[in-house]
Amino acid sequence: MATRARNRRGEGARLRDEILTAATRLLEETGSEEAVTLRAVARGVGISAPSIYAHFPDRSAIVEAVVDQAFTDFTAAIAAGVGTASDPVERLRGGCAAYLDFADRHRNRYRLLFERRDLIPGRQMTQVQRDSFAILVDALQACIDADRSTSRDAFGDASAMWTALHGYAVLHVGLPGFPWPPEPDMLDRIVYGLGHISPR
Amino acid sequence: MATRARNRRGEGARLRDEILTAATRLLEETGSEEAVTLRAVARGVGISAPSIYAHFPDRSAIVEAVVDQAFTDFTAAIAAGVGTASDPVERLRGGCAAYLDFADRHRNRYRLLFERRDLIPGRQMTQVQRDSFAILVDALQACIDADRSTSRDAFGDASAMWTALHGYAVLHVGLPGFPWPPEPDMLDRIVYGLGHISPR
DNA sequence: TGTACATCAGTGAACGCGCGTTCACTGATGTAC
DNA sequence: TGTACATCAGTGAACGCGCGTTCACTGATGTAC
Repeated sequence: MATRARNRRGEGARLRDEILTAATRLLEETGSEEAVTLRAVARGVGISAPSIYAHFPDRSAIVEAVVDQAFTDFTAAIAAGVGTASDPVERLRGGCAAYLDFADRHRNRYRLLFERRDLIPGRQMTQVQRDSFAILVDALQACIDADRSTSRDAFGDASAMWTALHGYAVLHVGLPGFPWPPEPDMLDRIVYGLGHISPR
Repeated sequence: MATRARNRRGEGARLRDEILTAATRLLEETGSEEAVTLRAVARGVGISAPSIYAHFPDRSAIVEAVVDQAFTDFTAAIAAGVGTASDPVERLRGGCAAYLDFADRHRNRYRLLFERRDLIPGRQMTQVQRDSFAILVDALQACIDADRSTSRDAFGDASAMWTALHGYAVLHVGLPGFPWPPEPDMLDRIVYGLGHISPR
């Protein structure tokens, strides 16, 4: 293998980023956590496999780091979607739209967040999962406070919205052949219907 | 390896069933399609790995057969849940309850149905996916016909119900640590809310 | 009823592969004197 | 300024493993005569 230009002294950490980038791309392209092998990542970066051990203790640590990054990105995207509009309904809808948009544009990274098998055996939500959900609850609560929602249970209704968003995100991406209604339709059903938004 | 009692002449097909059973159990227990290796299946049955080739052309054919069986079971469960009650709302609710129940009791088989990676690249719904969805649409249409639902779009609203059911099923199973509302609550939100069921 | 033989359900050894991880190493970069 | 040396980013060969698949085979079961 042609030796790549080596990082200079003190810049070894740069390789860490390159490894993470390659791992993320691998995951985004294959959609398979299993595809993120040490050797595949190393090939992606253009280094030899053992070089990775200077930056990650083992294979699973790479995947873990990718997941962490994905969650940070996801939460940031939703927060950005909520935005700063004065209309609380607009903020709620913006957050939900951003949710669906992230899932659509980073489909495999999104699936990684909520469909990891490791999550299955009774694990608690991660902090960042809680964070992104809290944004949704707060946005709905703001609607209630502004008399724009008749919901009497912000947490419960936000849970319903969340599960609907998740289901739609996953199925919409996974089954493009299904005759889905045109785009904002499902979003509106979820936001207005499950959020109990009252007409102006 | 101790040789197992061999099937008699003409009963070779029995081994096919044993292979499928072992593969299904493997999948249900690990939740990972990748865990269904030829050799693991063979170990599960108690035969040597090459014996499988008499019944399946290759590894992927085993997984394919498991998926087919899972879909048949799933559709049958929903049909049974819809039942034969005279009240159309009861039938709709029964179908949705059966959906969630199947996902809960056969969590990994359920995930296999809708989360297979192979499904992702633009694939159409399978016939059996269509079948199970049609049951839901019909049940909602029956509610509309009986003036029990104000829905003006059985297909669209059934789609919304379906995505919500899926989202809840997956997240409920995957995140048992989340403070989900007590049991029939979410089901009712989905059925009555998204199905636009009118109070009696 | 006895016996030679075809059938067929299954075996065991072997192959090449990609994997995670270990090990001893190399050679450019920077530093102390 | 020159030179010896420490540091450290990264390499290449090797390990043992489980995998899918192939191959030539075995030996009990059933059948033809």
